Amino acid sequence: MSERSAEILGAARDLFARNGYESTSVSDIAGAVGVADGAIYRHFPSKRAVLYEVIREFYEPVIVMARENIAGIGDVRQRLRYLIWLQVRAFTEQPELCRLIIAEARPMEDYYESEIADLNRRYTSLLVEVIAAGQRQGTFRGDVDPTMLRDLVYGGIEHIAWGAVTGRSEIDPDSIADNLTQLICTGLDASGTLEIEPDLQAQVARLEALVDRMES
Amino acid sequence: MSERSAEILGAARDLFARNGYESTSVSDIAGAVGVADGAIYRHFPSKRAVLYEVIREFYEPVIVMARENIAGIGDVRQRLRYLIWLQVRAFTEQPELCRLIIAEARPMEDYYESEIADLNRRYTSLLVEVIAAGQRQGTFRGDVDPTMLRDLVYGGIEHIAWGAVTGRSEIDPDSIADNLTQLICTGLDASGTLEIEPDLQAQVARLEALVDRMES
Amino acid sequence: MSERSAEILGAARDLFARNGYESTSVSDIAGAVGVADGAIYRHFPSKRAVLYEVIREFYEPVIVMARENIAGIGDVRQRLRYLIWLQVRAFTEQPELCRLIIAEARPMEDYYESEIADLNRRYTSLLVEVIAAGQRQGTFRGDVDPTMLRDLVYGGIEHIAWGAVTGRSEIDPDSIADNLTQLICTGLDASGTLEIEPDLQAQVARLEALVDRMES
Amino acid sequence: MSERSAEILGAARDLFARNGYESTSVSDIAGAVGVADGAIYRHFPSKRAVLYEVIREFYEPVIVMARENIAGIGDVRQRLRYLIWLQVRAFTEQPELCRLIIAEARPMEDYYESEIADLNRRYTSLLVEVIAAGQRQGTFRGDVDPTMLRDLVYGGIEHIAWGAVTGRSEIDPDSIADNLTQLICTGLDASGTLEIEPDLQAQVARLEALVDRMES
DNA sequence: AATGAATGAGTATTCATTCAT
DNA sequence: AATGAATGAATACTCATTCAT
Repeated sequence: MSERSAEILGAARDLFARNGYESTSVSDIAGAVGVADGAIYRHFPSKRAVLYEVIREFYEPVIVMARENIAGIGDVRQRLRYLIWLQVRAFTEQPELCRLIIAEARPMEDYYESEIADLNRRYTSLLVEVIAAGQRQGTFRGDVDPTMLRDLVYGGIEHIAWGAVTGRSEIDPDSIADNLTQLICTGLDASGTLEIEPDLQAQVARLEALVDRMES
Repeated sequence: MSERSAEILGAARDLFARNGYESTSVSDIAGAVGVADGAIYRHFPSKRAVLYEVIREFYEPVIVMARENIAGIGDVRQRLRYLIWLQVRAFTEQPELCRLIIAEARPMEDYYESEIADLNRRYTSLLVEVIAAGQRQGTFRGDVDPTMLRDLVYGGIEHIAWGAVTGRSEIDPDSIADNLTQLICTGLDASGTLEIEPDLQAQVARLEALVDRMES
Repeated sequence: MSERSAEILGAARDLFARNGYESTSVSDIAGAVGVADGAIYRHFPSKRAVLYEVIREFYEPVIVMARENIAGIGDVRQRLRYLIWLQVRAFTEQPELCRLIIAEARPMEDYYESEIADLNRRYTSLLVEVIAAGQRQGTFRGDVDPTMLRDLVYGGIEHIAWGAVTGRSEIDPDSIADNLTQLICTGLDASGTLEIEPDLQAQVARLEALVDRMES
Repeated sequence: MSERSAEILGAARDLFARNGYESTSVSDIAGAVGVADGAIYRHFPSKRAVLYEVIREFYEPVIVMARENIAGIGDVRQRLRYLIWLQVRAFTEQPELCRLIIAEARPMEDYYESEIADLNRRYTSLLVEVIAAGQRQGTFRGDVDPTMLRDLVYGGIEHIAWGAVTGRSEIDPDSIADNLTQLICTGLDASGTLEIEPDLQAQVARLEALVDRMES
């Protein structure tokens, strides 16, 4: 990548983040860099390509970092929490870019055929792999579809964090990650183990007391 | 609402669903109804208002119906499942309108100040209420934030069902609703019940041995 | 056709004739009429359509007139001369429009699928019919392909008159029509009838004079 | 001409022929040759100059060849037929280059001041010379303007062959050349020789009767 | 001879909304 | 209620040509 290409991407990222894709003209970008309009097209084939490259530049290091960091975390539940935390933090640290991706890039007609959709698939597949690994080692239930869980987590985070993206609320990635991981792992039910066991345990306890008395 | 207004909304809904909001011109709508362009503005202040009204017409009966049906369901877990099922079914039955709302209406600048966002809040608050009720009666864990769960569920469903909306896959509302409700309620962990049981089983084994001895 | 449409066509015709199609912008036309740019598109779907309509307006009355006038001419050779004269006169009276058609409209990609090409076919087919009629009545040789003759005549006139169109020379329609009709009808050869006959006639005349003297 | 110049012309000819002048960029030509864009301008002052040189390369050998071949044909009518055949064959053998010249080069503003127009004049003047020679030797009528005949022939061939150039029909140069030469030479009239002869024959008959009487 | 980055002018078209009738 | 003609702003992209290296 030439230095000029990097300049263009930097200017475009700032303008797209501040004003949105539609509201940013190619002339705006060229003007911010200090070159003629046509120069943009020596580096990128279209305005759309500039957008996609801006997003790619944002995505790729995250994927690399996530992959590396996951490898350094032994516990699958901690790996899951890390991926959740990473995504929530993206929304708090780069709300404008997240908004750009979700509200402008994703609704585009050719998005699902684009390189960006592919990046997203690669990124979210990290979580699928973590779940599958957890299932293989018996930590996670085997009857859960990992891709459904992936959609649940990333779709859920999107909604949970959206208030922060649109500036209507503030969120704390650590707290969100803790709560969400807990919820995902142990579920909503107060019953289950805890609900049924008390009864069982109570009965068993009563029987044991009886046994003790009789045996004594 | 006048008959003419209803005609306009019907035509607009069909055109928006088929071609999208941006690709549908006011002239298209007027032409489909058989009136002059200007006539639209006798009934609605703007094209945007027509869109919002189309969405309102779609939303409102769903809210009413959901509220009524929930009242008829006693079990909170079944209520939760119903709301999940209802939302998934919306995506399978009206994918175009769902796409319109998510990909076109929601990214609009004034969406969060609109009547539609309010409708959405009323709709999703049904789930918040169900969760809170479950917590009050002890069925659901009290340490889960109901609004976080609402975002998790609706954001998750959106991602899970998006392939169906964009025509890239097919989904079954019942199956999705079962799996998702189960996952939400009991969580991902294989631990819990199974982890505790070994002790219980040992105790039960002791009791059985005693019973055998007494019966002998 | 509305009055406004006629105004637009008039302005477009003048501008196209003076400056050419490419050098005339839609804004130029709108400005000449005194309306906003967008108003043009209420009357014509595209700039190209305006061009074609300008040409159609020029062509159609000529076809009608030619058809009527031919019906009033009994002699097929005179009919042929009339069509030649008409075409040459078009080049002298409307050189700019002829230039527009030949140098700008005809090289366009979609010309041969356009209504204009069809008009041209209808126009030139008048000459084909005249030739065929002349052949049926024995005035014209039957072994000449009427469509080849049509191409010869109209292609020839185009080249003959082109100097006048580009302002490099002046031509007289009557003189051109006479000479060309004569050439087309009797051909280039001095041989054949005209070449041999003078000699024959001279010999015959000498012999007749001798006969007269002897018989007297 | 340097080897590089020849390469550039070769690539340009192919691209112009295949895609047209406007649709071929200087970059396309440079890319086909394998040099940088700017290199083109070391060899030619402008894109237009490249076009004109491509056409010149096409024209000049034809002129030389035509001039030589004509010299080897004794009969002026055969010379005329040869020039007609040569031109028709150009349209069938090199339709793309003919299209380039007629539909792209000729409508250009500076065409008539260009070297190409001059080449064309030199080329078509061969026919003028043939006609004039035929007139001097009494084979062709002296009252025909040779330049008018030149325009008639070349304009006519252009229209006759245009269907083949645009790929809408096929033509045979020999057949066209025969028919067109015949038409040009003997004209359209069925009259001529046959019309005048009846009188002559009557006169001859009288003379023959006299001779008979005198011989008797 | 060659490079190749930079220039910068130029334009057809759409469409929500208004307003005089 | 309805008409429908008019508005007018707003913008991505191409490419022949130049010139510093």
